[in-house]
Amino acid sequence: MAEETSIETAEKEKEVVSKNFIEMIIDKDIAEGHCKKVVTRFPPEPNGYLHIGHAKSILLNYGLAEKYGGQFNLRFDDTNPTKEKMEFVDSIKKDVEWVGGKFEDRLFYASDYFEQMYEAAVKLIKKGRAFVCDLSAEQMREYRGTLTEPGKDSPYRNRSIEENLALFEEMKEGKVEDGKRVLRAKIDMASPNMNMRDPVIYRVAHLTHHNTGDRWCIYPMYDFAHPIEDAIEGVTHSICTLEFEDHRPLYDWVVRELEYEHPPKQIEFAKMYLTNVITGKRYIKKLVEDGIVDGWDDPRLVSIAALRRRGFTPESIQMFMELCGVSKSQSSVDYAMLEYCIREDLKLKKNRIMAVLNPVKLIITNYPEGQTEYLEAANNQENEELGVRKIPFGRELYIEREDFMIEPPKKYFRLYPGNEVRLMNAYFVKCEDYVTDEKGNVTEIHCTYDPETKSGSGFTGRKVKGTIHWVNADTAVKATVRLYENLVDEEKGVYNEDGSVNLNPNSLTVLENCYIEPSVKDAKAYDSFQFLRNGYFCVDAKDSSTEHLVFNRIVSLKSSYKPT
RNA sequence: UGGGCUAUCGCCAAGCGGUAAGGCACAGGACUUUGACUCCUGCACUCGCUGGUUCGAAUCCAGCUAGCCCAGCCA
Repeated sequence: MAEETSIETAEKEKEVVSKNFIEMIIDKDIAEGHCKKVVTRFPPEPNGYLHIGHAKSILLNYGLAEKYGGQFNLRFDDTNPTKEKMEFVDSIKKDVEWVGGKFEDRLFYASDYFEQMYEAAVKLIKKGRAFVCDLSAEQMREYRGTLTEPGKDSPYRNRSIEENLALFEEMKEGKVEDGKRVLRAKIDMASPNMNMRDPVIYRVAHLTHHNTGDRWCIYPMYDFAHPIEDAIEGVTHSICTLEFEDHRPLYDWVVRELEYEHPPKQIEFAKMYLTNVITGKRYIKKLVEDGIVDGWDDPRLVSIAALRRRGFTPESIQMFMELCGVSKSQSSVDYAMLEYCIREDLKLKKNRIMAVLNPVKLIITNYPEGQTEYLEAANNQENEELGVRKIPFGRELYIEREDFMIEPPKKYFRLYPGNEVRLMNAYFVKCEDYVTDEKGNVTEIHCTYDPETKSGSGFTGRKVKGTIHWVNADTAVKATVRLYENLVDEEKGVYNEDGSVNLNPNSLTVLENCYIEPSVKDAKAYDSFQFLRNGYFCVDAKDSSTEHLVFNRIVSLKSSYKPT
């Protein structure tokens, strides 16, 4: 007894999930007294739809706040009105919430801090750490130098503080044309880090902002704005992706020069890539425009809206991110791992119902004509809590075409002439005959059933090797089912040499003639089921109606049966 | 060839000087009212390479190699 307990304890200890590198940093910061309460944030620019890569950032930031009893903010990084739209603000809010980033009432806009950013800029000018520069964009590029050669100082670098203040004021007052002048931080034109070569921190843009309207005509640049946003919100750990590593010295510079009492800290992690999927905005835009996909939420895409429409659950995405882990090495996760997560999540949660996707008629010749009986079926054999339902059974049924063969290969144990199988939740049925059309296609299968073999009756007289699903012909619900394959041709890789996408011509198969058991009649958008051997399916939120259901296949089941 | 970062199984990923966790994928087998699920079993004498330090190195040091990022008034 005591031994068992110690073994169990040992196993439990072994199962403790190790901390990722960000948690190690946070632990250290807490231990050293640098932070009392962990505050994180997800800071999207409202310039497009969120995809699964963003989900990682959302769940990472949210998870950290959750784990440390801190707080998680959603903040729109809307400092560039040329690219941003209100439409995206709404979709992003919805997606962040759906995927599990609980920001509650902490929804912020960087644009709400414009006044403070302006004051911060004035402070830098007063400290002699920023100057107004009249160089054109092209000139500035020349002065910046290259990756291997240092840049040279702008001729405007040594303007007096008074002149800079006056000039910056003119920019703010709208007296400066777009592109004519900018405010720059005075750092080091010879720095090997390009970001430190007197970066632009404010530019002029006479544009209407979706949040601040026409109140401002100067807008802060990301590198200047972001640390301020973080500091204002009390963000302790500002988590971003690897490409911002070179920006960290500038982030720290801003925070230091502005003398914040509790400086936020930037930490970078590797973006998540999935194998064989398209995430590039311009590629997706083209696919939408060309009508190859039916919008940004086409179920074959990996935008959050698409995953939702396909039938993925927030829980499955959370599990996926948990499984992927967090690191600094650039990686591309196998799509099979995402599929595993959704199967795993749906397995015990969803009803297993009978649906015939590619029907062929089966007639039970010794079953009374016109009779219908109701058989009991478990909704999910592995989860009793899901209860039972009644399924109508009759003389004429539909079964899956692939579940019958005239000449079966070896090890095929479904239906063929002379063979007996179990109809799931019903009776044993033996194939006596079949009818074909002039082309040799099977049109009808004739069977006899054995009343003694009724499901649940405890019959043990003989066994059958195969069990197949079926749907009663009279009461079946007709539906359309969409089967998805990868949008891109995996063999050839995602992109062609000319930059176009390598599409898989078979990425979508539409089956118009499917028969599904009547228990789906009340199904609503996003309801999902397991169609037994066929996989998991979700009621499409766009194309389904009360008259006609359309199902999207979320994921298929793995099969160890390989026909030879 | 300036700077920054990364390198552990087909794919993720632990490991932080004491003799290579785990998951996905894959392959066998058992079980089965669906060939699913579940359950077993197998799957890195080796950690990008080469040297060095050490009783002992994936872990420390040096050199090399490969990949990613940076020259927007984008984020």
